[in-house]
Amino acid sequence: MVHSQPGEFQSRCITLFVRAAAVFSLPRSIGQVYGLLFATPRPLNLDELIAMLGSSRGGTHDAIKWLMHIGAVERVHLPGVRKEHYRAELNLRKLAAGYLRLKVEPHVENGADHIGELADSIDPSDAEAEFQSQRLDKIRAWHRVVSGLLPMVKQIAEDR
Amino acid sequence: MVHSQPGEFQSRCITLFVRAAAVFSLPRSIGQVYGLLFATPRPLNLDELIAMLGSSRGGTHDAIKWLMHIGAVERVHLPGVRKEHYRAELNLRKLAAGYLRLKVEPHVENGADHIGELADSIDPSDAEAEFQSQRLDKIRAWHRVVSGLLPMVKQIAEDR
DNA sequence: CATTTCATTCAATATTTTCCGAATGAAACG
DNA sequence: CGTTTCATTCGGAAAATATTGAATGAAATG
Repeated sequence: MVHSQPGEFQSRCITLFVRAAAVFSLPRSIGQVYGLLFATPRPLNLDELIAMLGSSRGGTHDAIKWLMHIGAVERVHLPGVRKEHYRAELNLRKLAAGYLRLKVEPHVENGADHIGELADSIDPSDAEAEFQSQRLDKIRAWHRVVSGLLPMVKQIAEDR
Repeated sequence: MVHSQPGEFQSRCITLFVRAAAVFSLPRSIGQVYGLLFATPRPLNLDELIAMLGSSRGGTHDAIKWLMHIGAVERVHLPGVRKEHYRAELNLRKLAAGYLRLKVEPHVENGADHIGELADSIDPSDAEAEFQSQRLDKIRAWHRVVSGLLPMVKQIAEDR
C-alpha cells in the first residue's frame, strides 16, 4: 500500500468536501470519497479508499456508486491491473448537471402532472374557487421560473 | 373551529409542498405547514394548524419558527384577537433569498477561510506541491462561480 | 394581582438515514 | 474447471433527525 493515511492537504480537502456535501444534505461518506479522490493525483481503488478513510467497504462502495451515478466520479481501468480504480470528475458543469438531473429535475417534471391534478381539484361552484385559481396560477408561475432556472444554472458553470 | 379538516385543494397543496420540501431535504412538517397556509385564504393560528394537520404542537411550532426565520411565513396580529396568526409569504424571490441566506451563504463565506487554510497546507518542497496548487486553483474557481451564482439566482426570481 | 390563555421549550420516543462487515456471486486467473 | 480476487449486496447496528406532548413561563385579561 503506497498510502495508508491521508496527508495534510488530502485531509483538508476531505473536510472541505464533507462540509460541501452537508450543504446539499448528502452523507459524510460521499464527501470523504470525493474529497480524497480530488486531492490525490492518481486514481485510487476501493481498498485504498477504505484504508485511507478508515471507513467500511459497504459505505465506501455506496458512496462511489452514488458519485458515479451523478457523474462526479469515473471508473478507470488501468492496463494489466485487476482492481477497478476511480478518479474525480473536475468539470463543475458536469457535477452540477449530474446532481440536478438526479435530484431535482425528476421532481420538476412530475411537478407538471401534480399541478394538473391540483387544477382538477378546484370545484368551480366552491366559494373559494377564485382564491384557489389564484394560488394555482402562482404555482404555475413558480414552476416556469424553476424550469427556466435549471438550464441556466447548468450553463453558467460552463468550462471550468 | 371553522375548519378542522383540510379540503381537497388544501390536501393537494400540502402534498405538493411536502414533496418540494423533500427536494431540499427539509422535514415533512415544514412542507405541511407552508402548504396549508398557502392553500388557505385567511391566516391560521397554531391550534388551527395542529387540528387540520393532525400533528403535534412542538413540531408544528418548530416548523413555523423555521419558516419565519427564512421569511417564508409571516406573523399576523389580528386586531382584538389573542392568538398569533400566520400567513404564507408568496414572493418567490423572498423565499429563495431567505433559504439561500440561511442554508448556503454562510458556507460560501466560511469557504473563503477554508480555502486559505488549504493553501497554507501546501508544502512547496513536497513532490506533489504543483498538483496540489492546481487543485487549489480549481477550488478557487468553483468558489468564484458559486459566489457569482448566488445573487443571480436571487435576481432571476424577481417580482413573482 | 390572580387567573386564564397562549407561545415556547425540552426530554423522551419514534422514525429515518447512514454505516458496517460478513456473505454472495461474478470475473479473471492458472 | 477449480481457485483466487475482486465488486456488490444486504440485514442489522448505530447515529442522526424529526416528532411528540407535557411542562414552563410570558403576556393578556378581568
